[in-house]
Amino acid sequence: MTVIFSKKCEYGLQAILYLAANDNSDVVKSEEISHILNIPKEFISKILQSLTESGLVYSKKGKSGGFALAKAPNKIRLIDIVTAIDGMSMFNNCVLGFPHCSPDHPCPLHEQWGELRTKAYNMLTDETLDQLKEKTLKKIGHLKN
Amino acid sequence: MTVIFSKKCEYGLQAILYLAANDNSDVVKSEEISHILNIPKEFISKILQSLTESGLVYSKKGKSGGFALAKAPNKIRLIDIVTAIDGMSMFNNCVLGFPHCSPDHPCPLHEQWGELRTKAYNMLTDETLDQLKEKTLKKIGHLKN
DNA sequence: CTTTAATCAGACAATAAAATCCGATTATAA
DNA sequence: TTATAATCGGATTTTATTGTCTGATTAAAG
Ligand code: SF4
Ligand code: SF4
Repeated sequence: MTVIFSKKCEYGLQAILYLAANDNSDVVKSEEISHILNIPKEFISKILQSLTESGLVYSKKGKSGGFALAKAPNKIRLIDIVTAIDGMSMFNNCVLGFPHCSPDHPCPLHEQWGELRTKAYNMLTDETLDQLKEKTLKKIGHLKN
Repeated sequence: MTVIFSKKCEYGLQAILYLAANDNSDVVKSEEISHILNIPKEFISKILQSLTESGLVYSKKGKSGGFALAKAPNKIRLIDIVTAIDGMSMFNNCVLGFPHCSPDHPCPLHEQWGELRTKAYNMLTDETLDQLKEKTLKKIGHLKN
């Protein structure tokens, strides 16, 4: 079971955070991302390709090619990646899987879930990538070991 | 993508809520649950079978057989169903899929996610099935239409 | 200009989740 | 006692997700 996001999305988020943390360097090759984050090389490559189409990532071909953010880190939020990969369905659908969700026909968890959904959205929206950089570096430092 | 729970788990939760709402009647046959909740008959049957093994559901074989709660509705909480079907991994794992989660090596969303996780747990734990009955009946009433 | 090292693109394979099918079994009711 | 209607249990199919392979393409560097 996934926690909330698909593996694709989790990997995408991790990779984007890594790119933001390496903002100084030109481009990062997929092999490096694969190695550090423990993601199959071809898989993360594929995911970053799709994020390139979405305009979030810049990719450079040929020797000394790789990936980088397409925009300034203060212009990107985690929600952008989620939207591009998993879409917004988790913010519209019911935790219990009931159809026709609306305040008129609330399910037994309506209130609690509505609040959680909003907070989850804020969690992904409040900060931009540059604001997350410090914390990302700390976490990634421990992964290397 | 699933919101949080697998389809199996969503269906299980819905069915359990339905059984609790029909607490008066003896047993409910899988065909009825299937029809009302729009779940493949054989699928919900299988799920309720597994919940029977877990001791949450009582099943009666033969003609006029069906399913019912194995315990009093005030002894069952939604978390019990989640635990039985999806397990507790969502309450231990990282939203971002990072390994080795611990407060010492927090990921960038540590604080927010930790809070959400707790609230999600409470949402499934605070109320027992009998306390949810009223709201369930209201929701199911609208499904029938 | 040629070699090389990388992405790109898209087909392909493996695994997991969701749904279906069916024969065996069981218990009720006629 | 017999026919019936339901679950049980397991095999099977289908579909979605995850992961892998490979050849073409691209751009830098010698
Ligand atoms: S209103 Fe109720 S049914 Fe709809 S998503 Fe919220 S909790 Fe689920
Ligand atoms: S501590 Fe950080 S890494 Fe671990 S689950 Fe919480 S948010 Fe994720």
